[in-house]
Amino acid sequence: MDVDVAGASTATATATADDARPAGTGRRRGRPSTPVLSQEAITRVTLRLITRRGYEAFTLAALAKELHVSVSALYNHAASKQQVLLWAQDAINATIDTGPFATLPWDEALASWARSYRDAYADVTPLIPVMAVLPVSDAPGSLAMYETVVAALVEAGWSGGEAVNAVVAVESFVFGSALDTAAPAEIFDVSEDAAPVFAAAVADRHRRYGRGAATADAAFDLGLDALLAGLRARHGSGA
Amino acid sequence: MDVDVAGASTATATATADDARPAGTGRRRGRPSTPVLSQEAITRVTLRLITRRGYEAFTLAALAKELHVSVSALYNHAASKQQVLLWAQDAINATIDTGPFATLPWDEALASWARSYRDAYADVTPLIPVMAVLPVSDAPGSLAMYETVVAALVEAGWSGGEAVNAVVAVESFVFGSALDTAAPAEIFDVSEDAAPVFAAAVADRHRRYGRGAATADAAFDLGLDALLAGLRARHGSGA
DNA sequence: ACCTGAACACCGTTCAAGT
DNA sequence: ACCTGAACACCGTTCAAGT
Repeated sequence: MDVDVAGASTATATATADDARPAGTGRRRGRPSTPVLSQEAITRVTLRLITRRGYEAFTLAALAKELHVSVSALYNHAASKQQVLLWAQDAINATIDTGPFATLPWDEALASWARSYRDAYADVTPLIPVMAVLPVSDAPGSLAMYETVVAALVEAGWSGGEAVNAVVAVESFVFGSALDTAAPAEIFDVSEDAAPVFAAAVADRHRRYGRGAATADAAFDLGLDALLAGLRARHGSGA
Repeated sequence: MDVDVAGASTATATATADDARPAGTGRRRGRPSTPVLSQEAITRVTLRLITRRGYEAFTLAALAKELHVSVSALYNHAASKQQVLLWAQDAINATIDTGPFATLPWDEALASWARSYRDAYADVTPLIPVMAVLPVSDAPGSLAMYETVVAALVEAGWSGGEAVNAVVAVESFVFGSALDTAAPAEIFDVSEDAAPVFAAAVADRHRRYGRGAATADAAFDLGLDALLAGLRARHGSGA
């Protein structure tokens, strides 16, 4: 599936080009000759809305408006708002790159996968608690991803059980790090009086690593390197 | 502050013992001679409700009912539902144990802190996305925690900037792992046809580590050990 | 089968009125 | 100052009616 969250590759001059009902087509009563909605159209617009305006602003009313359709029309395709979010999850998971597992040593592939994973979720952080708890059997795209990743670890000599644990551990770090990218830049702006050592450390951090997204990246890099160094110490380098 | 999420230490025969308005006291009109509500009472009941019934069931109507008060009475104390949740966060953070930083080497203390942190949040996973993004300056309890942790790392020779990055990295892993504890036990129940290697690995995982919470613990242990091994490799053992 | 618009129960928030 | 109850705008979901 082509996810195209930002609509970049299909971007046109008019916003309505991506919408379900062609611009200028007035609403009619009764069943249309050709369906206006589809899972694909709903999912595409869902990702666009969440990415651009955030999760709080994502209501079925907003979704229906963007699709030029009534709210109740959505229920002919999706059973609930939750289902719409699950479709969004599967589409996002489909964008995570597992290609490196075919060519790189397991540790480098795992690091590459973790970065791709975090990037995919950083735009849709409010979905993380929904997705972290979702049974993967309901999400075909996710299932294929796990198969690829675990197979590479098992091939490299990991036991199945420990391979799954390693994947869960990396995933936990990825989810938490994606949440961190959503934190405001001033999250650690504290007065020197209240916490002098911490305030000085935060100032030093900004000197070394910059501000905003750059600091979140630095923490992610440090954590990922440490995590993989620890996993390598257990199972040897993948090279 | 005594948080007492489950109400265990003050548990009595009647549920109303913890509530704001004494049992049997009927509602009167106008201002009461002594205030019925307080930030403390609201926070205590909030934590109890979220822990017992989950975040979805936590509405101001449910909170007010448990406090034997009208919904609008809450607005004399809290500016919004969001503020009630922030109070809950600070109370939770106050239960995280930073004591080990005073006596143990930095790596062991960090591991102990991470475990305490994860346990504190595992019961209130739906708050994690709220809290991961919350400026710490608004939460005095959290601020004291960061001061203690960062001071211990700096004392051990870390630069301030890298100490903060390490804390953020561990925190990210903790948040993600706390989310994982909320996942249903069958989250990885997949058919052998769809993903044979993965299905076998999941079965092996259950043989080795058990089911449900035990598997989440095993993944957390593996990840935390690896993360700390990696951090130690950078900065030497704390012993 | 697939759309519309009205209806429903519920949500967070505001506010005048009471003491 | 701190409570109550009515009112408001909004939310997700259901359903009869239309083609």
